[in-house]
Amino acid sequence: MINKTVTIYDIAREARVSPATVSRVLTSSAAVSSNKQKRVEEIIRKYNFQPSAIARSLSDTRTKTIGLLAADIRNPYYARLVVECELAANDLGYTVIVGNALGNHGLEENNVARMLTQRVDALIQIGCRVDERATDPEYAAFIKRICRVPFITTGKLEGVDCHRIRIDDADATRQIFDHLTALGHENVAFIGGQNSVQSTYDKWRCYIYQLGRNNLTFREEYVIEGNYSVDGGFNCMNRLLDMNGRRPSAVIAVNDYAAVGALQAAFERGIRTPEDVSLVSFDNTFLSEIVNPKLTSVDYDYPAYGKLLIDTAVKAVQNPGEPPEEQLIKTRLIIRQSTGKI
Amino acid sequence: MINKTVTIYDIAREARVSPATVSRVLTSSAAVSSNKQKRVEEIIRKYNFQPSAIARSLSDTRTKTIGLLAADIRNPYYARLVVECELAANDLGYTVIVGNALGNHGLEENNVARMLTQRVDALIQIGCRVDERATDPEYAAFIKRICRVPFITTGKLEGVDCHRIRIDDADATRQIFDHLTALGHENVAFIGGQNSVQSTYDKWRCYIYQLGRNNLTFREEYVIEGNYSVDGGFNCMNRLLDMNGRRPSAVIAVNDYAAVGALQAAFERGIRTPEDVSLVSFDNTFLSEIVNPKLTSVDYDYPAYGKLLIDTAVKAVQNPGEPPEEQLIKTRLIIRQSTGKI
DNA sequence: AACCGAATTGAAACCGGTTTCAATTCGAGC
DNA sequence: GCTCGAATTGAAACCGGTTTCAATTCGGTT
Repeated sequence: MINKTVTIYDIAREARVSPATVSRVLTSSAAVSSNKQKRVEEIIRKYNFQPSAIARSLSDTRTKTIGLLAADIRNPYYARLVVECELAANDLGYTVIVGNALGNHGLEENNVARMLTQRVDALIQIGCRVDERATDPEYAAFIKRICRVPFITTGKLEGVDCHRIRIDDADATRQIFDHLTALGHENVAFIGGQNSVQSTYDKWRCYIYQLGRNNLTFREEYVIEGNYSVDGGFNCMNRLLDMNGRRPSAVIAVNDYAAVGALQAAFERGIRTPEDVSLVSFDNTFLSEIVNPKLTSVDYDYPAYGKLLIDTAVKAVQNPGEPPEEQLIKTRLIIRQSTGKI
Repeated sequence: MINKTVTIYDIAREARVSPATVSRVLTSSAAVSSNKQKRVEEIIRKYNFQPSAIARSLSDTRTKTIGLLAADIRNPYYARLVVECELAANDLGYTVIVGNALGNHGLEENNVARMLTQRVDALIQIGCRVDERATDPEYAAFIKRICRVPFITTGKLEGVDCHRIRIDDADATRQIFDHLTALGHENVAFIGGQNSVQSTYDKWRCYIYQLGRNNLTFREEYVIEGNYSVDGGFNCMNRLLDMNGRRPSAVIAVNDYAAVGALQAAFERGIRTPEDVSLVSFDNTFLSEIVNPKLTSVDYDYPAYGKLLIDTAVKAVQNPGEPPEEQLIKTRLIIRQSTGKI
């Protein structure tokens, strides 16, 4: 704990070889005669020598490190995705450095700057400001100015040269409506969020499209703007349930958080789910399974999602020439207890 | 995105000063004449120059980085604690590198080795194998052998020279029993986990102690070994509810996950909470508030908890001589709907 | 104008690896 | 035993910062 760290030079001296040879043993980058190889390996074991990734990165200019900036890992959606990214990265010999934006613009920019300072090979941003639709030109300029590494995002981030990975909201919404109409629902409401958020906007747009495709009436008052939180969902649902005559028979919530709040609101008013009102959500986090009734929710195949994010980042690092792509994540509606016949 | 990264030498050349002077401007480590200062700052801004933390760390041998290995951030308890640690570290100018052990010994050891390779200044481990009571001597030896930086843990980790930060389970359990006995409960069960886990063992021990202190009978069959998961809590609760004649009137669950499962089990059998059985849990994650009924749960003041972990790590880095301490986290029982009069 | 101590400044060494390149050693073939 | 190409090896440069130390410049005194 207090002893000086062992370096490649210490190993070299004791093994009576040059530092270069020790390096070759460490990286298997070139052949070394078997007796020297053995001698070096033995000394390495003897001292539990761990080569400094710092020194290594300095000469490589590759750090084998990927920055991953999430909105907030306390949200199970991000927690799950982050873990999948970590596993996918480890498989490829990469390390992820995680940061949280926490809805704080200053913190978010600091995190980006910090990761670039740490010389990450690529930067992935999920949620956060990149997901804002009418991209703040200042932010886009900031990213463009500061970010000299491949940039992968789940958002749109107009005006920046980046790889985009998005969820197939159109198909998800189609599945939701197929399910709801099969159950006889005609009055479907939508608890959204700010339409400035790309994924929310997409869901909202698809919601309207599906209303049309199914010949259902679009009602302005059925679209409620929430804020992705449990409380937000609670308040939105209350507003929907206040419409005594014209109450929706089914509600789509933008994420599990909002759905959980909606569920509470219905329960507190003595309105049963799904008998009186059906509820569908996005994200399919474990929250869907712990509330009562369990939520029908859109699942994303998180392992594939995480892997795609990391694979895209690593590929971009390895082939710097390639133009950025946009890719879609498949979705699947998991039907549970919160949806039923009208 | 493709251009060569700007270095301190580029700045120096263009500002017609030496690299040393640029460094002094960057670190404010020494006075620089105001005209050169201005010139350098201007060039830095012009190129959005971001000094390499890698190069800096190499000469400092301080990385201003703390490794934080958690059991699994998908568990809201860890997610919340990790975020608090991140905030506390940022306040002190430190960065945390997060890793998940995921109950996988190999992954856990790799993470430790990786963090040391990255030359973290200190290593914090929450959950994971350090929390095992009968410390695996092999693991203790591994840590001792490999870890040359201050080590902070929430566990016991016998035989290793480390800082220990633990939750005041004794006081938490006292609060629980004060609450339950005031409500008239005499038959209190405990859904635990493996007693090889230190915190679980502590809770179990305190549970028995409090039974004695309150003159309640200890019943072997009231102590059920779970596995900290929702399913585990579900199964344990079912076993408790199978005891028709001697059913407990109150159940203490080792964490929110288990409590959520227990709640489901009771619900599915038509047993009401809290009218038929009261339920208390540990951790007070947001899960406590989204289930129905809302859970009475032990809260930990997470910001203080995270801050203490980080402060201890930073202090240990700055004063390497000091002997490791053991510190306690205060607890507070948050009373909600899941507990009631018998 | 000369002098002195203090404030600035830059050259060079260092942190701990990797990699290039030239020198050395090796082994096969004659 | 000698020659030649291939395989090993080590010296030295490099990655991009910080820091030490000696040299230079500066401002105030006499």
